[in-house]
Amino acid sequence: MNEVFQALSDPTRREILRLLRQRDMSAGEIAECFPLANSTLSGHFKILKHSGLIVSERSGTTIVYSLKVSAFEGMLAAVMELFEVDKEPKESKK
Amino acid sequence: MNEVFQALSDPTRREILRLLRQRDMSAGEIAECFPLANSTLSGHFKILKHSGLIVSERSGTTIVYSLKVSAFEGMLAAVMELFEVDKEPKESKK
DNA sequence: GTGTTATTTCGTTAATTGGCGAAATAACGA
DNA sequence: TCGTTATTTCGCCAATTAACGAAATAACAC
Repeated sequence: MNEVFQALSDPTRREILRLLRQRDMSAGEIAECFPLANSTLSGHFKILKHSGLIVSERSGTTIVYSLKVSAFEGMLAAVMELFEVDKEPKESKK
Repeated sequence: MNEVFQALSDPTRREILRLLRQRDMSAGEIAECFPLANSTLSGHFKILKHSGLIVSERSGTTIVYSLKVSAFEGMLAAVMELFEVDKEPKESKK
């Protein structure tokens, strides 16, 4: 889970996720959306993959990335656990 | 929102939030739960405060920290927006 | 095989981060 | 006022991070 929070801490990586939310995209397509070197984006893909938030599949000479929604569910659960969502009220206000 | 993701990216800070989920605590009480210098924890408090996830109130000579749940709601919404939660299905699987 | 395109890996660098101890600040009680 | 306690701020340092360009890899077409 640490890897997921880590992956989400960078704005560029969150934007990559936002792009993939709309449709699967190749590394090159994603790279065109940023003013960054391909190698830089590749590094971000690696981190996102390692966190489990995206998966890749080679299609000929291109590599297509896509969101892995199941990883998100775990993430959501962790965030909710972090706060008191789904717990009894705390009764501390005033 | 960037500050929130940034704040959540560190394990120590997430643990601080987890502690505060149970009850409000002073800086010293929180610090006792970690093998870190007080000054280090104070830095974490500062980041968490800046992100809006916690608030502080001085009580005599101690400073009491508490969770700010409303900030979490924004965070949750951002995470859900990041993924396709609450959107129509994507129709891409197989 | 050679060449082309798409992508990643490698090595470097500058900026950020998390840690520390020491000094500063704040509030209290004597 | 002078201590004492609680906490933060201030350098400082080591480790991590995000960026780059150049070189390496992979798949294809010829």
